[in-house]
Amino acid sequence: MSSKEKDTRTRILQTTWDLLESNPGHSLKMSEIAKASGVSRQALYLHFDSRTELLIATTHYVDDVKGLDQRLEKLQLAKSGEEMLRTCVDVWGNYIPEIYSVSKALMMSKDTDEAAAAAWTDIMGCLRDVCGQIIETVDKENKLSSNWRQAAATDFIWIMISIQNWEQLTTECGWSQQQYIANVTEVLTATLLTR
Amino acid sequence: MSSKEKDTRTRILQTTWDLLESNPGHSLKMSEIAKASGVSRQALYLHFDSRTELLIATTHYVDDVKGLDQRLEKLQLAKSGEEMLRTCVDVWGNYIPEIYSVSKALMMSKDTDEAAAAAWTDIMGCLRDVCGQIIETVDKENKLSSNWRQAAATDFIWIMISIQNWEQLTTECGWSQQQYIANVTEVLTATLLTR
DNA sequence: CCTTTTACTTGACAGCGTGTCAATTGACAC
DNA sequence: GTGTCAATTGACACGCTGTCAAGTAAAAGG
Repeated sequence: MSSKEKDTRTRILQTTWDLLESNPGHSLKMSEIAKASGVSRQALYLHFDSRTELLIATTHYVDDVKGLDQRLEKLQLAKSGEEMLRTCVDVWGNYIPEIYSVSKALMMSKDTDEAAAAAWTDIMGCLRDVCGQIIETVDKENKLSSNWRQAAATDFIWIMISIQNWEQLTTECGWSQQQYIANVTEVLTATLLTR
Repeated sequence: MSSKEKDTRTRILQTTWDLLESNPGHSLKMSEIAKASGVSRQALYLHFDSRTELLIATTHYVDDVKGLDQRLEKLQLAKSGEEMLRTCVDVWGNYIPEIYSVSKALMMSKDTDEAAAAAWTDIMGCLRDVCGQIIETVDKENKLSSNWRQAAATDFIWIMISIQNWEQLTTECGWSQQQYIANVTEVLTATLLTR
């Protein structure tokens, strides 16, 4: 069976995750991952084509374990566009710190690695779709501020809840998680919704 | 005299700038800069300690040539906090595309290079001071929305006009420069100012 | 005019990280 | 017992940064 193979692969993914978590923003080397996984450096290439592939796989592994899709289902229960928006900021905004270290690794690679860039665009595209859905709902209720078109409003939410902005606001500006959620929610509702 | 020295140094800076401009986001190698400058790769190290130092020097060179300080003086002429805010978005927002390629190079280095990170923090710190000054003026006029404290409002302007957000909005969301300026101004005034 | 200094060149090399290759081992399956 | 498969070991190429030593050519200065 390939259960042994699966085991090793999963162990590598989990180890990679652990290492990223324990040292976020550090550019993790293949040799470190190998050592911590109890496997030779070369063996990593038996499971993953490249460092980038491993990072992408780790990202998906984390999303799987954390159950992002499941969390986002909450949005469908919302009874209004505004509630959807608030829920989105809450769910996603509180999800970010849980995945930050792994996402950061991918972010750091995307500037120099095309595959990483593609994966990143793909993941962020999903989030953008969620934003679009919210704005559509808001617009259907005629609650979208007259200053905004759907597309631009979607972009604006997307930007506001981007991981980069979360990073800057929490680490460089020192915002607490509560402040972050509260302020971002405030900005988005005050700007996009009619009152 | 060291006029020859200055010449070469400046030529390298100008060449680096040109190369970054002609291929933004590309991780420029020392060998490419040397070749384009008509100088040996090793000679670069006679003028700059490291690749990062060269990038930092190029950034300052560009700021000097473009005269950012001069442009920001316009803010002092503003007759109200709101006007200051609008002028700031206009001046800085239209400055970004002119320096983007060089800034991008530094941004790309700051994740792995401590010196680059420090330089970046320093530069962005100056911008943050400008934001703080604006908010202070707004607050003095009692025009700061009751939802916001000075510090958080400063952070919010700072984030909104960050180069990363400009990059994402214009390249990934396809906003034109006009749209960018208009929307960012709208967001900031609608959110932070009392009406 | 000769000497010294200065800017720069050439070529070689170390270090580090990624990715590749060939030969080998050890276990489990049939 | 033979074949298959995961993994190991050791070696190596490549690309990029940064360093070192020796040499050159031209300007500066007595």
